[in-house]
Amino acid sequence: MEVDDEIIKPKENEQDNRKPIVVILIGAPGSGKSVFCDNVMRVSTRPWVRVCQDTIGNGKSGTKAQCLALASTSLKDGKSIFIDRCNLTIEQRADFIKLKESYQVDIHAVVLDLPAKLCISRSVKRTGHEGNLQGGKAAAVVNQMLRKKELPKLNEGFTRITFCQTENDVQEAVNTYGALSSSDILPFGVFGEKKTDTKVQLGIMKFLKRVDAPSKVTSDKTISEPSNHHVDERQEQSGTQPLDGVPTLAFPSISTADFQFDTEKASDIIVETVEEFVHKIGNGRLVLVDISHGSKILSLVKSKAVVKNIDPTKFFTFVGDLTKLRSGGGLHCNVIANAANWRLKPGGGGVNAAIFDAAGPDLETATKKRAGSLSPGKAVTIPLPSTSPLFSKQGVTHVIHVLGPNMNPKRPNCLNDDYTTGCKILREAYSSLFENFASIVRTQEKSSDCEASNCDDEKTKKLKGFIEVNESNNSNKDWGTWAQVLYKIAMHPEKHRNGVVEILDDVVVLNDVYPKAQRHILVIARAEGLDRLADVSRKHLPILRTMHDVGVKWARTFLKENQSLVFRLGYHSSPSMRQLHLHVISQDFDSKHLRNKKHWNSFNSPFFRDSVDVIQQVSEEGRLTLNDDQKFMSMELRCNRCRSAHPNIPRLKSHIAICKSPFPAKLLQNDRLLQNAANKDDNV
DNA sequence: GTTCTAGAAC
DNA sequence: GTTCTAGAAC
Repeated sequence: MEVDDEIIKPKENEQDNRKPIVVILIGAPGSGKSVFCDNVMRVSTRPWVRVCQDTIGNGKSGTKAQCLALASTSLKDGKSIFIDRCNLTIEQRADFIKLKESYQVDIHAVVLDLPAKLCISRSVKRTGHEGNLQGGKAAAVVNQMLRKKELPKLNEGFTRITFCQTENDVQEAVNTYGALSSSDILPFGVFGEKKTDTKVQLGIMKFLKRVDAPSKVTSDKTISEPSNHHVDERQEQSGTQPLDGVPTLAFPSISTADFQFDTEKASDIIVETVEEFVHKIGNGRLVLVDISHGSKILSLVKSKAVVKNIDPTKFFTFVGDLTKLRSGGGLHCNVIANAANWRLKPGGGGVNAAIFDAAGPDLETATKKRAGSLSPGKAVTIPLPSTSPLFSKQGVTHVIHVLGPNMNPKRPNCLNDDYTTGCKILREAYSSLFENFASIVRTQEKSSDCEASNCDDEKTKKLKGFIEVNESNNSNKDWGTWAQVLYKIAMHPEKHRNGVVEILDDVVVLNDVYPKAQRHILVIARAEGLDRLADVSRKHLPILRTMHDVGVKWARTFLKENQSLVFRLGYHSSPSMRQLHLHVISQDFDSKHLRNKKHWNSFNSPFFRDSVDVIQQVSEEGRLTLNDDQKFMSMELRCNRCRSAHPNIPRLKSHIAICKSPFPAKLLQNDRLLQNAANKDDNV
């Protein structure tokens, strides 16, 4: 990490532009966070403020809220800040990352991921530490904290992440930040050991399960070299499922080769369309593939994806041959896209020729059966017969032909530089491609749900999931009968009087059959096709507001009956029951029906989306970000008031029955909680 | 021995 | 979503 190469110096006329940054330090006690800050601040010409939770209360330890307040005032003054607290979990970091929106600043992470032993020995030896973590107890605390460690990812909102595993790494990071003047900025991305260009590769490495920690990322080459084939061996043994069982679409850049589409414009369209679809492909992933190392389109897309914070495990770029991804690159993609010609015929060179070649006559026959031609902007899915070498050797089960716009005057239907039409068609092409892929993913999910009961043979099971494509994506088939109850009530509330407390034109209000708290009702939308948050777009704002208002009205009614209740309104990010429903739930969680971790975490983790935040995000961004929600279900059990952790549900329940701590600051903001005024004072 | 979780079945 | 239950954790 050569410092001089790294820093981006501003242009002459920007010299005065101060660009404050927020650097969130991440590390256990004893990892050297405070020393890091001191060392940077000692040499830096940039104004820094160290926000240290251990000392913020007049030299004594303080609260996260105090840290946030100091962070805000410092940023307002144009000062850069270090957030000097452990910040080991996503949740602990989240509020500081939000400073990004409020102050338009870059958020960096510096991870002091030093050996636990070292942290412990430093903590144990420490006598005058500001956090007062001394003696033998330190070992237990450090171990406990490290167990909960969640390494940061760009999609949390970081613009730059630096991992340090050794003291040398730490010194390099000190040098980098120490040399940063007020107006310098550092490149975005993830920076691991020695090399700087690991941001996308990290995604790949994780995908391939090659690394747990970034320490092993030492090459800045994309994984296509023969030296990186370890994964393949494991793959060969495990049959035709993609690694992790994760459906993956590999696709070439459409129209930028033979059709001569402008790469700059094309890269924008790719990244924008990916951004839109990455939430609609379930657990699937998208990989842009190009055969050449110096590919311009790949590097453009790579950097734009980083800027847009697209989850690098859901989308990344890959250098390799589309027809040899598994055998030649160790990357198993069960679906590949073909940049087809309008006749859907082999030949013509490029990707099209290569794919038809590699797939053998089976693909041509299967294609013919399905379609005779293709219009620009359209895509068609061809299930690949298992006799095709692409299937047997590469594990490809579907080829999606897609046709993009043509800007090459020597090819049919040239658009003569009409980029208005061209961009529109290219966008359609990618949308159609990703939609086809999403449909395959849905089908696979469905068949893996139902296959177990009627099929014993392991291999046949796997093939079944991949081969049988059901083009229809009728959503109600995705839900079991038990999951349709709310939908039925919403459509015919008069037939289900049990539990229904109010029927309006747009919503039905229902007492939850298995309430998880003293008061727990559901406000169900009556709109058809609005199954869950994933279906919500800007056009649903009126119904979201109606649901919220009705929820608030009921909460107020309950508050009149019982002054001590506190209500929270929100949605489950991926609910078990069909039909969008708003939970209005009192925060006592005093209920015999609250029995397991999932119950608790579905109301007390980021899985629970506050109604106010849902409305805000949809009105600002037109849709919601929903990814990787299930991980919250297995989170440790923490008190919703004091955030203390508990080993199991019974212990948690006995704690929450007596905990009188105020609610966390975040919940007290923005009307996320509804309570009587008298209560409010106690809870602040 | 009892308590608790987690996965399958519905 | 719940119920049931094997077996892990205590």
